[in-house]
Amino acid sequence: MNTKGATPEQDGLDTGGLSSLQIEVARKLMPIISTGRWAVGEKISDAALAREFGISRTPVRQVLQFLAERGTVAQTDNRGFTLVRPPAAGENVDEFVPPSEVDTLYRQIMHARANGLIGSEASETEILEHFGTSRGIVRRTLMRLSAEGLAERRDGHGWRFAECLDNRQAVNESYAFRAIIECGAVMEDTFRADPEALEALEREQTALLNAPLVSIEGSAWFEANARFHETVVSWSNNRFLIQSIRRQNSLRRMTEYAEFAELSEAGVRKAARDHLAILEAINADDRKLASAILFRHLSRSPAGAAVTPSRIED
Amino acid sequence: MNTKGATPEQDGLDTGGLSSLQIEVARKLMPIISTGRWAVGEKISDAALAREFGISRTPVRQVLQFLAERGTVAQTDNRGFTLVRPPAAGENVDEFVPPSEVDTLYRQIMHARANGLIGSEASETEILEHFGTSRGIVRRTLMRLSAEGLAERRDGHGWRFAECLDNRQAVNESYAFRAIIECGAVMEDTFRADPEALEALEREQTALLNAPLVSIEGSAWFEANARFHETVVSWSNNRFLIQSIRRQNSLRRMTEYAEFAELSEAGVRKAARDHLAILEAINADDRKLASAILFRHLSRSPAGAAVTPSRIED
DNA sequence: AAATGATTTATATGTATCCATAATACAAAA
DNA sequence: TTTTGTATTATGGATACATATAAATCATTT
Repeated sequence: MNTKGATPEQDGLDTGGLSSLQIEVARKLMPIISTGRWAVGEKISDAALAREFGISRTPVRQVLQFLAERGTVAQTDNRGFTLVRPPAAGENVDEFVPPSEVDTLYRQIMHARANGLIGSEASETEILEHFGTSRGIVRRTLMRLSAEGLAERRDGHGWRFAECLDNRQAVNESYAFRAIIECGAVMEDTFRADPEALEALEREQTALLNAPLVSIEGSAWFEANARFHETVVSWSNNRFLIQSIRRQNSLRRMTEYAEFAELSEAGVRKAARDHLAILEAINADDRKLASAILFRHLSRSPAGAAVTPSRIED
Repeated sequence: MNTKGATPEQDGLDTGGLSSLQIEVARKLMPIISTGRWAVGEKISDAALAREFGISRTPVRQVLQFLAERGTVAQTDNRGFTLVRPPAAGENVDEFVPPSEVDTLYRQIMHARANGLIGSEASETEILEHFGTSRGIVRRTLMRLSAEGLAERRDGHGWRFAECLDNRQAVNESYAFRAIIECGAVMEDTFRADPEALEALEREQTALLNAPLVSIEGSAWFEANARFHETVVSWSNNRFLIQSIRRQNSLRRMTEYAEFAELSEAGVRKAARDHLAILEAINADDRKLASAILFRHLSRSPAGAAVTPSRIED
């Protein structure tokens, strides 16, 4: 029934009979519905979605049929799908459409790595036994990690995981690298800021600046941060710069899985202010200033999502 | 007989019964022998080599036994291996130890891509049939390409290949990226040139400057070029900068497989002169100058291995 | 004691088959 | 003509077993 995942019964997760691609589609689609792209009663075109996701209509239609069963959309004969009831704002996506087994193992491995529960090298069987999953899942998860540069096959047997950003040296190098990439990106001749995206970033950072600290979730903060840097670099229109920043973000996301990333009031506010100043400079097309602020922003110790000094001093 | 490769008979290549790891070891070991690490008659420790390569003694011993059959080394009872006859300088490694099937397919795919024989998207089966190889080989080759960022799985079915550096846009971005990375590397606080490596580079580049053009093989030129840039960046002591340049080099190696990379007399000489000037500046610790020359070196159109204009104008 | 050689263990690949499902083509309706 | 629904094709994931071989262990020699 399931091509890519094991059968739902194996681990107790009810995937609702959705394949992993379908799960992916569902989890991409739900937020789009929540955002209100379609009014209630409006038609949802499967073909358009398929085109948007770069896949065929088949999996899209299957997901829409799944949502039809749950009452979110309705399918009328020869008239396609229409929106019935957008998901409630607080509705938990994970419960509605559980993450795929690969997703789950991916998070588990990152978490274990970041907390030193598994070493820098491991065999497939080791992982398989440690997390109690199937060989195929392990294989595909490792392939994904490897595609993101977080793991690589060793000669002979086993896998080697990327170093975590878990020591001062690596963190310093990461910041130095990002400073070079991002300042370089801003100063590129081909740099063109997208006004809409810029405004969206400004809104997001302003919100972070003003929101009470307790209401800011660590992961939301991290993602906003990552989005800021990735978006700014994306304006350079240089695929290699963008790729580099993505890679850095995924490395940093791994560190994020370690519980010790604590938000500090001062750090968060300072970072948000920096970000807004950078955006302002970009908006005024003062790229030298933008680059200078960026450089200072990245030259100092991890802003906001600071790594606990005790863990980093080694 | 062969774990990782298909049987030798399938493609006519005589792998001599070596597994792919063994092939890899053999191809790494031969140059070391040629370099003269061991004198004739000297003992070659399998354990030491295994440690050096990060694998177990088993595959190393198998390669040494293979070399014993060919008369390069000798195995004496309870006394291990000794060097008998270093391979002749002109001896072709590819003939002695043929590249693994993954290597071969890797090159074939790159070549086909660079020449537009296969499109930017392809299914495994398509590749499998096109090159007449087995599914496993295709799989592992694609995984390798994907680890290097040259291909990625599409959602649904099939693979998407990274754009080759076969259009003006991508080439420009690559050069801009390298300029940022390399200039940034040279200006880093942690930059420390290794005198020995510097001298080796100087020797190599001087040789390229003076050798008659006809005697310079394209791939040798490319590798020397790649080595120069990678070594200089490695002095930054920043793992991420180094990783980026490695990635660029492997991407550029792909373009290299296109037949249209022609050496031009002026280009080769100019590049070698630039390289020497950069090394000189680094040696004098004038990093600003080094960075400036590097920037100019990378700002111009592809030096040396120039892409034919007719192919790039699109 | 250290290195070598042989043996055992365990890891992961090769191969083949099966089949879910993604892609595609086609028919029907709007 | 475009969109929707259905049928067909075929890709590639899952699985299992056999096997090669890398790693680990142990015995032997120097």
